[in-house]
Amino acid sequence: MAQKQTVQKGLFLRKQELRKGIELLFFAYRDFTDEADQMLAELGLGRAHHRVIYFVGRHPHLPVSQLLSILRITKQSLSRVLTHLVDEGYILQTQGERDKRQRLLSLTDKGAALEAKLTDLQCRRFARAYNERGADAVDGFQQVLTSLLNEDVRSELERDG
Amino acid sequence: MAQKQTVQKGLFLRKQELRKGIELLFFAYRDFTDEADQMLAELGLGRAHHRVIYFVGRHPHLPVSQLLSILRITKQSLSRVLTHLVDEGYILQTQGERDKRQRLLSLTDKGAALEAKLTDLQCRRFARAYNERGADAVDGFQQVLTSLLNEDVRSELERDG
DNA sequence: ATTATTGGTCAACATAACTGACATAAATTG
DNA sequence: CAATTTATGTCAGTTATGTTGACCAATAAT
Repeated sequence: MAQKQTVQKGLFLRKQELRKGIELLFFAYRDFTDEADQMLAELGLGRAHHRVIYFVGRHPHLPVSQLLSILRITKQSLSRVLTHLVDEGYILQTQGERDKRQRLLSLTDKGAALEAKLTDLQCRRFARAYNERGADAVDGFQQVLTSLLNEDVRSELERDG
Repeated sequence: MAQKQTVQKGLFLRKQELRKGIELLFFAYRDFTDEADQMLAELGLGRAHHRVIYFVGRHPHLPVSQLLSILRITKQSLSRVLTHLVDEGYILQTQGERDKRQRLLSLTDKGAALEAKLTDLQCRRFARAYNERGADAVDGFQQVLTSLLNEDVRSELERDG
């Protein structure tokens, strides 16, 4: 009986601990995205545009199909955002050399400037957090986030670096 | 010159490290929310409903105003979701005792059952990650997420537990 | 030559957010 | 007590971002 109580209390505490993780992730993500969202809003852009700009900046000459699989949205949904970004001169499309069907995406200078501004903003928040907590905490942070990923995503990420 | 190169390389590596954090957070959040989203979709509910159910479950007798400040959305936006949840019997509204203007929110049995099902799903993902990486990593994970929060949110959270 | 892949387009729809204006009841304050 | 503030709700219209489904064109692969 005493044993059972201990176990139940243990389970209760564990549940609280897990809920704490859920909530921290929710609030951290909300605050993390908020600053950039405001900056984007001033330019008439949204978070969807940001994601495109970010990943194209990260992977120059990214084919559309790969961007779609990163973002996990439909091409119709990407289309609206991408067309707008091309029209506004943030993104450049070039024909693939090996495969001429591909449209490879890159940032223009204007796009790169915006990407840098947005990423710097978000990096500053991370830098502050990393500095506050130190290398071991950062390591744990990255490890746990990696373990939260779907298995297939994790192996992809580990493969690419 | 050699010194400057080292510094620049250091800054470059640091930037890569920070970008890694940004991306891990993005992918982890995406995968984390995905399972629950699918379960909700089968019931004709969305992520917005989930957030309401989660926080009402976490804080029984929560007044609408507090829920609004947690979710950071407008009352018009909450209204649609909340009305639906009340109509479908997931959430109960009772009049506040001290302040009769307040409508205090609680889960019905049906709501509590759904909340448990969804939270269990997400807790299992966290439990897997926590077990894989161990207590020190979990500690670092929580520390860094806490430091990613806006200052005011952080002090609020530390006050409430 | 046929089939598969890559990408795009048109149309309709759903969800979840937003703004602005206004209403009601209860609490608080001068 | 009168005036104001607070907590909540509602009506109406808009925007951002996703979805399905159908279809087309160019190119690559078998």
